[in-house]
Amino acid sequence: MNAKTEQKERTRRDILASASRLLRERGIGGASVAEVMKGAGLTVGGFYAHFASKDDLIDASLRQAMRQMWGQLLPTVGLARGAEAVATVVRRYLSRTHRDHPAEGCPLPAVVGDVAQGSPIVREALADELGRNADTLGELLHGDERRQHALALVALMYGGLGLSRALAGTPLSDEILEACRDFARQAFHALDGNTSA
Amino acid sequence: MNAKTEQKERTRRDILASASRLLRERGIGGASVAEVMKGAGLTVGGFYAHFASKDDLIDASLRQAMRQMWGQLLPTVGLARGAEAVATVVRRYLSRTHRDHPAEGCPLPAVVGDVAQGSPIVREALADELGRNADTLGELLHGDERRQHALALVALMYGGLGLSRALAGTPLSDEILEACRDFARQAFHALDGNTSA
DNA sequence: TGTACATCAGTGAACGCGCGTTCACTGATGTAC
DNA sequence: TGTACATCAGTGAACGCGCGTTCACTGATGTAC
Repeated sequence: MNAKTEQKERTRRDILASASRLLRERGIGGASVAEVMKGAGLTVGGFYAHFASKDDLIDASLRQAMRQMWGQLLPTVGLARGAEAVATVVRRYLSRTHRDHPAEGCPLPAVVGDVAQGSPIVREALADELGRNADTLGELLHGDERRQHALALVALMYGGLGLSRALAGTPLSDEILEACRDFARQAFHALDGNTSA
Repeated sequence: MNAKTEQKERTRRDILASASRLLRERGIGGASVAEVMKGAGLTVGGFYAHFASKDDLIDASLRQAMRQMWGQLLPTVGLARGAEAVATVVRRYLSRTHRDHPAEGCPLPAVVGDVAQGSPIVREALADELGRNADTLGELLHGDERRQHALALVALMYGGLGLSRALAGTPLSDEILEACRDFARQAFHALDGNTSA
């Protein structure tokens, strides 16, 4: 049973990787089961040997994409804390590169709108991952309200990236990215002065 | 031709009103032509006597919903400016009431994700309305960077409301609303001190 | 004012399409003796 | 080691469904004389 099981696990990983890309590129609706399987070099029918339903796939691939993204992003601040850490995070998250390459980036812009309508399973997946990331991000900040500030920063970054993607091709797209970056820097700079050493 | 034309205009308004509600409640994908017509007390087939395509309908109803929402919201600040104006706007936009009643609120959370994938016509409609609103909101702020700060504030508000809707039912939903409200107040309070009289 | 014809908003069935899911099948891998 | 059988990942066609759009139709309103 060994080679067979290993092969199956490898295939599951391929399907998840394909779903993770498509999910971020086209959202929950746009990542159809047939397209996801095609991206993994397989055909539709085999899907249900690996996942119970599309919801199950979205649950798993959203969790994976969130961990991948934030797990890569947050360590880039190094030893910096407070406004300095925010400046680093924001420079990467609210970049033209991130806007133009959704498939390797944050799943939030592609997914949040659909989740508001969608299944409780996916909603809970999002809540789990978002809560975890807010805590980790909060640890990089100063003051008593670190977690609240982290949540607001996530909202600002997600909002800015989402809008700049929706407006891609118009002058507003770049303008919003820059405005959000500057605002985050200025705000956290000012907040650092008030709340910590 | 008089009574006939008037009746047609009235019907068009009914369709737009129905679309405007459904668009904000369920997004572009969720506002199907059949459902929109049903909401106006009509049947599917009659739709194309009023609009050239679904894109045409979304274009018109998104513009209407944006103007309605922001045209109502911004005047509520009265004569207040700067941080005080921001506090008022934010109290209304990032409220539980607004989160729980999407049909009468801001179309951004329901629409932005779809627009990133969707047609250029709708993209341009969004850019137009968003640009206009950023200017109007900017007039309520202080300092040289009013327009940039207005854009960032829109991103923060849209992002916060969108996330809190996607997380509705979980504790994070209320937490995010409050965190974004407080952050906006604190940030603009600090910014006012730096940039204006 | 009355009658015959034209217009066109709105109906309801049908179209082709892509979706998530099901299912009979196949063939390579694993087990039993 | 060799042979017969069991398992099950993956195939590809089919399902029912909702979508945007089309179309033949109907009946009330508007125009011409």
